[in-house]
Amino acid sequence: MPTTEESDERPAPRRMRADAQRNQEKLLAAAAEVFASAGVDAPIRQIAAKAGMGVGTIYRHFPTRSDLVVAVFHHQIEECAQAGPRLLADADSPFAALHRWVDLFVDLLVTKHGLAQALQSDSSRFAPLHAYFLDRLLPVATQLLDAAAGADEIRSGTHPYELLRGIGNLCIGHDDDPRYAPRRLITLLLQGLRRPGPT
Amino acid sequence: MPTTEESDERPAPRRMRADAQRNQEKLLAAAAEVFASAGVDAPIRQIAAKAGMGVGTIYRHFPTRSDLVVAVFHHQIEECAQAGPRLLADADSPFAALHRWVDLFVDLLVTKHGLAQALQSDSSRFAPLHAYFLDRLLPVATQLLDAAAGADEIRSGTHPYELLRGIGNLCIGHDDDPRYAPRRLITLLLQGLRRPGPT
DNA sequence: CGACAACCGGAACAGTGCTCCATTTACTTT
DNA sequence: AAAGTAAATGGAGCACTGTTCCGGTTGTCG
Repeated sequence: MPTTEESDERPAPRRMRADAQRNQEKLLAAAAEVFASAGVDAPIRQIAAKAGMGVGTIYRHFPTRSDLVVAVFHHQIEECAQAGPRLLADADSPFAALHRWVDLFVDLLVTKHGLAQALQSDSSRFAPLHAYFLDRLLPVATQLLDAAAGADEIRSGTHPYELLRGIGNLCIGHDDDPRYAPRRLITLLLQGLRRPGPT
Repeated sequence: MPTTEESDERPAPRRMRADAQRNQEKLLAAAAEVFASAGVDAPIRQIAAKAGMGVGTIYRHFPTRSDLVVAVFHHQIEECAQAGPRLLADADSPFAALHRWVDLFVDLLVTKHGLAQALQSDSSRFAPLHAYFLDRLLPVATQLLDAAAGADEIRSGTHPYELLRGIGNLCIGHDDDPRYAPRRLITLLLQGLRRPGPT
C-alpha cells in the first residue's frame, strides 16, 4: 500500500490517470466561467472550446449537463448547507436565523447566474442537480422551520420543500429586469409565515 | 363603398385573403392543442404538421413564437383582465377582491400548461407575450392593490409588477411535482402583504 | 522498454429554429 | 369568362444545438 497518497476514500480499484485529473480541473474552471457569463444552458461546445478540449471529453467526465453543474456548484451549496445550524446557534431567535439563512440561499441563487433557472427548467433535465440540492438543503430548511415553529414564531404546517422551491422560483429572472427584486417578495413571504397575533 | 361587409375597422388597404383567414384559424386551433399537450416550447414543425401546413406559413402569420402564444391565449388573458374591476365591485372588501383575482390569475397560469414557464423563460424570447401580459394585467393589479391599500388592508408601497411576476414565478413547475402547490405559498404571500397590527 | 488500458478529440447523426423563393391560388379587371 | 396580378403557400436549406462513437494518443505498470 503506497503511502504517498492522501487519505481520501477511493472506491474505484484504480485512481484517475494524471492527465484525466488535470483535464477535469481545467474543465471545471472553464465551465464555472462559462456558466457565470452565459448561464447554465451555454452550449457544450463553448465550454469545450474554453477548456481546450473536445466535447467527448466533457461527456466522458460528466455524462449529463446536470452532473457538470452539480460539480461546479458543489462547494457553494455545501457552504450554504453548513451555515444553517451555525445561524440557528448564533441568531437571536429561530426566525431570525431562518431569515438570514434564506438570505444566504437567495445569494447562492442570485450570484450564480442561471442556477435558479436550472433548478426548475423543465425538471427532467437537471434532475441530479435537483436531487443533490434537496438532499443537502432540505434537512437544513426543515431544521430551521421546525425550530421557528417550536418557538411559536411561525405557523406550523409549512412544507419545507415547498418553501425552498418557492424561493427558488422567486429568484428566477432577477437579472434581466431591474424592476424585479426577489428579496422584497421573499421578505413578504416570510412575513406571511409568521403566526398571526394571538386571537 | 360596398355594404356587404361588417363594420370592423380595417386599417390595411386590403382585407386578408379568404384562404389565409381559414389557414390562420386552423393554425390557432392546432397550436392551442399542441401547446396544451406538449407545452409552449413544442417544435414548430409539430404544430405545422398538426395544422397540415408548412412552417413557412406559420412564420408568415406569426413571425415569432411569442406572437403565436399571445394569439392563442388572447381570449383567456382578456377575461382575466376584465374580471378585476368586476370583483372589486362585488367583493366584501378590496383585499378579498384582490385575493380572488389572484386566484383567477393563478388559474390562468396553471390551467394552460407552460404559460407560466413561457412568461419568464429566458425573457428574451417571448418578449411580446410578456409585453401583452403586462399591458393588459398590470393596470388591473395596480387598481386592486391601490384599493386595498386605500382601505388600509395591506401595507402600501408594494410594486404591482413585482407581485405579478412573483406570482407567475411561483406557478412554475406545479404540474411536474405533486409536492409543490403554488397556491399555498401565494396565500402566504398575500398574508405577508397585510398591514401588520397597528403599531 | 514495451504493452495495454485509459483517455482524448472531433467527425457524424439527429433534432431544433428560422429564411427564402419557386409555385400555387384567390381576387380584380377588362 | 378569361387573363393578369399580388398574396399566400410550403418545404428545401442553413445554422446551430445535444449526444454518440470510435480511431488514434498517452499515461502507467510489469
